[in-house]
Amino acid sequence: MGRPREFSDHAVVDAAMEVFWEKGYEAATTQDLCDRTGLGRGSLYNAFGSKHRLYEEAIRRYAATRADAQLAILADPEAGSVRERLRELMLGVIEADMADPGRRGCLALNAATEPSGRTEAVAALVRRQFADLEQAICHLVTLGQRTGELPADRAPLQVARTFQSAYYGLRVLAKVTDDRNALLDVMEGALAAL
Amino acid sequence: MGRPREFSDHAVVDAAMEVFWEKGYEAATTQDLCDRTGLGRGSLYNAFGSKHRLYEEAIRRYAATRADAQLAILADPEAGSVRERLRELMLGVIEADMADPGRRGCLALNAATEPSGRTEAVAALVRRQFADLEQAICHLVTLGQRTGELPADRAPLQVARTFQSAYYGLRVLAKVTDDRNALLDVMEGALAAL
DNA sequence: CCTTTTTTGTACTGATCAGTCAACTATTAG
DNA sequence: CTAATAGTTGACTGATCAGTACAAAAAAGG
Repeated sequence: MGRPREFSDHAVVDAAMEVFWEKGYEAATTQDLCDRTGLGRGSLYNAFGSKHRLYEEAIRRYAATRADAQLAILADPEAGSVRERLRELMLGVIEADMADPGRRGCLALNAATEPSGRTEAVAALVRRQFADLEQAICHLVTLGQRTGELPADRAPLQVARTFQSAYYGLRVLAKVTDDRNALLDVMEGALAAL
Repeated sequence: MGRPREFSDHAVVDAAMEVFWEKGYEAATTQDLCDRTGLGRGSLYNAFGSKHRLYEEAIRRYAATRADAQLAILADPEAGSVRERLRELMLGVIEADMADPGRRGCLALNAATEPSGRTEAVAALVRRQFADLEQAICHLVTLGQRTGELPADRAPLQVARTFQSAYYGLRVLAKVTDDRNALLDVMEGALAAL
């Protein structure tokens, strides 16, 4: 009982996620968060406690929406062969990153990199996202090796981890370069290395 | 003429570099910079103009010291075969990153990622460092292919770019993980993919 | 209706921010 | 020596920071 909230938690966290995604943790001000969520300070703090707790929620929300959508493509047999799915993963981020003038990149990667907001809680959230992607790629590599689509001469986990690293490196490069060919080279090279 | 400076520019920029490296651009305060450099606010601003200009100098300094040292190893024939040198590159950062409790990682990568200080000037400095590393790796791959140490069935630039991406991905992963084996897997996989 | 509970909006807090400024100091030129 | 130039110092600026206090408002139970 009591007065009901006038907002949807999801919508507010989505809006906060956008702010942190654009500006990073430290540079995002509580005023920015109020403006974008449409909430007053009182409501924001009543609901989320602190800027950092809202940051954690934003990272969770990123995992539950953007990151999970990528995992779904990787896990979907209708998305094509193993190579096709991994190509789709990289091609998707190349196009998305290049199309974004703000060069926001990947929120989890940003959170991993920014020293300021990186508490153990945040690091754990990021670690989980990294582990989920590693697992999804590893599962795909294992599948590919079993069906004969990929050579089976190396440990799937090692192959997956290297591919994942190339993926994150790709997103780092996309932060500062406009050279699509360079990013496509990374993709082609990573696929050729499977 | 006039009163001489009481400090060495290199030493001051080195100290500032440490601050930005530890905290990132936004979270580093001018007070931090004064404390670590030993300079008063007036001297700092007289010599460097603004926090952001000092940031640019710090990134240049990083390139001239840390990054160049890595390039030197890659370019040094006495450092071993192509594979050995590339292994040394990755092994070195794995050990360095794991040994650093602050998980500072690579300053250029941090600067690429942090939205806050990423002006076009900073992006250009980072781009140059990325390009220098790409070139050094590409040169090595070309060499390896010529001597027969590496298979010559793929374009050296593509191979180099993919390796470079795995390298930066490695540094991202090292920000949040303590799993040395995961990082070593990335390295072994990247070397196996050459 | 009144009480209880929760949310909301806003004014406010002390701290801290990047940057400035003027007085002072050290140096060289003449 | 004096004048000119450049560096240093620390107090100061107005703005902005994350977070709080509190009263008004909106709901439910009685």
